[in-house]
Amino acid sequence: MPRSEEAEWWANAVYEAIQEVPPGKVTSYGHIARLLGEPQRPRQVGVCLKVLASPESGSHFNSNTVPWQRIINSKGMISHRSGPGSAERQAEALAQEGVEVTTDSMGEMYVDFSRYGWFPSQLPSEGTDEQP
DNA sequence: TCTATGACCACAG
DNA sequence: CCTGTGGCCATAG
Repeated sequence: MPRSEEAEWWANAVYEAIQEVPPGKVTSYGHIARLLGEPQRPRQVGVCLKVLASPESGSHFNSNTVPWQRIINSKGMISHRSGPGSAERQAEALAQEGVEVTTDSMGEMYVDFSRYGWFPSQLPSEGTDEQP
């Protein structure tokens, strides 16, 4: 069984799981991995989002049909990545659907899990991460 | 093939 | 409350 088929199965599962996150709520990479029965692979969830197709690509799963902005890290923080400003775009997308994003003195952006977290049938094991 | 890297996470000190 | 460590595994070069 080729690795590429495995990878495709995984990516599809990730995108479908993310589509279950309701508007105005957020969850973590690790929680998506746990929902799929692969608690050891939160990193691969991030990879799937990184390679998420653009809307023009015509793919069934793209950045319009998958609410990528609702996935943040286990500390409630919007993770930064290579592209400058990408974290800011995520914060803006969240604010647009009513999620309050706070910025600390270091410029890191946080979401309050106790108000906006979505963790069905389990807690994020940290549960209450608040901003100072 | 092998190495390096990374939208992560839990656990030790 | 820090920083470090080990684990994970698809991608890129």
